[in-house]
Amino acid sequence: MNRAARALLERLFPTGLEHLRARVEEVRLPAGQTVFRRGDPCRNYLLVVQGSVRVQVLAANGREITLYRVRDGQSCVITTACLISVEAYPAEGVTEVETDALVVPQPVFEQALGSSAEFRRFVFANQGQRLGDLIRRVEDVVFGRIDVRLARLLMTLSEQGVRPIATTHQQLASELGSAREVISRQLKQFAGRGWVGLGRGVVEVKMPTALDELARQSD
Amino acid sequence: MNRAARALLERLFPTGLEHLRARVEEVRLPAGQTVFRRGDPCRNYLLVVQGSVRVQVLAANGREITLYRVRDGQSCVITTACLISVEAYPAEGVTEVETDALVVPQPVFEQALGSSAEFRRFVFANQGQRLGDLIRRVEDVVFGRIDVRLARLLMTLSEQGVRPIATTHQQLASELGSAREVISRQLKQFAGRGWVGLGRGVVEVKMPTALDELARQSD
DNA sequence: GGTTCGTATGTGACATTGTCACTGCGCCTT
DNA sequence: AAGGCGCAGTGACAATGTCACATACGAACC
Repeated sequence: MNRAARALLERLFPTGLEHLRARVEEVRLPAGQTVFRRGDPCRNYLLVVQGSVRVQVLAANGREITLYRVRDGQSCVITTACLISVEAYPAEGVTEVETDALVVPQPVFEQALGSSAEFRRFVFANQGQRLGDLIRRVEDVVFGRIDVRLARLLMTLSEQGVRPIATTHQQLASELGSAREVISRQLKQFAGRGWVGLGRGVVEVKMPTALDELARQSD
Repeated sequence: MNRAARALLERLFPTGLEHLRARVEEVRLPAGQTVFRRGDPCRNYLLVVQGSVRVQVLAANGREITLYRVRDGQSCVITTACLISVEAYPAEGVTEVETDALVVPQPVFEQALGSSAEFRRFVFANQGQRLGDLIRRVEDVVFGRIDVRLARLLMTLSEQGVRPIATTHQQLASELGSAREVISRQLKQFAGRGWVGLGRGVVEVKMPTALDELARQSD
């Protein structure tokens, strides 16, 4: 078990709850692995130590939308909530990169909830954040313009990752819950204004200021 | 304090936690009262004893969408989550009818969480349900056709309420996150097929079978 | 160097939904 | 009876999504 995992364990199962630590398993998941499927029942509480799980909803016709991501040190709330309310997963989770996670069995989860204030705080903090994420996502999708949303996405990607951005139009569309053709056209428009450069599987942000200005139009 | 409120209190603060009950306040809110606003910080945990709180998001241009409702015996999850993760409310809540609620101060909430398994189960069950609701709402909004969504809404309203349904086109639009004109046209189409009858502030479902068939088209 | 194949992207025509700017109607108040 | 106000109807147009293709690129393999 690596250092990050140990640190997380020690934080969530502090002195007095050491005996629970032993019942937590560590797993290493390869990239692209489905962690849970829509309709599955939940049996374990999942904690991402290091990596990223994309939580998404798929439509029958192939369209999809990313709801949020679970990253280093976060827990997958869906799991949390379903564990107790006995609902099945309403979405699916897929690892985006190789991911280390802690698997907490349901009884251990319940016990920890009852005995560790720190654990409770952690679980709830995650819940709150997700709920906020989801509500913002609804807002965005219902009221937001696609050009603004795309600009925002490009800014986020270019800030946090390698430049130029390595992504296909389809991936951008899936992220936003839109269609590839729509994204292609928007990108072409951006490119026409010199805001981005386009290549096969690549988008390069050339004028971040312009994109950012568009991205800020939230009204 | 009425019977329903007492019963709820006794369930959530069982033997051993009687002392916490005294610190829970009961309030009666008139219909149309704003319970919390977007951006407000959360200070209390809110439990609806009897009534209904609509949780919604408003857009700058006047459009709005209902996220979910908190009804008898349910708690307002947003409150829950924000209480601990210290986020502000990402949406707003408005009573739809006169509503009795229990107000649990933050410290009492935390204490109860630590000491009552029943209370935890209640809180989490609510969380899970809401999260599921929200995810389904995203799915619906992103992938669903407006005629299907409207048909579904009409069926729900006609099943649970008085017939004919007393509502304006604007209210239906707000429920679905759409625009009044769109709803008006759809309703006219439904009326043209004899599925519904229209009046000022009134929609009457005439052929539930036909509507239901449309409503079932989830793809 | 070419060929081939899978994937990514481009494009036009059309359908659906949202926006805007009005009109007209019904009901209540004065 | 005359306004006034909220509700509903409508046409033109804009934005987004859908469908059916056409093309283009790059890797792998002769």
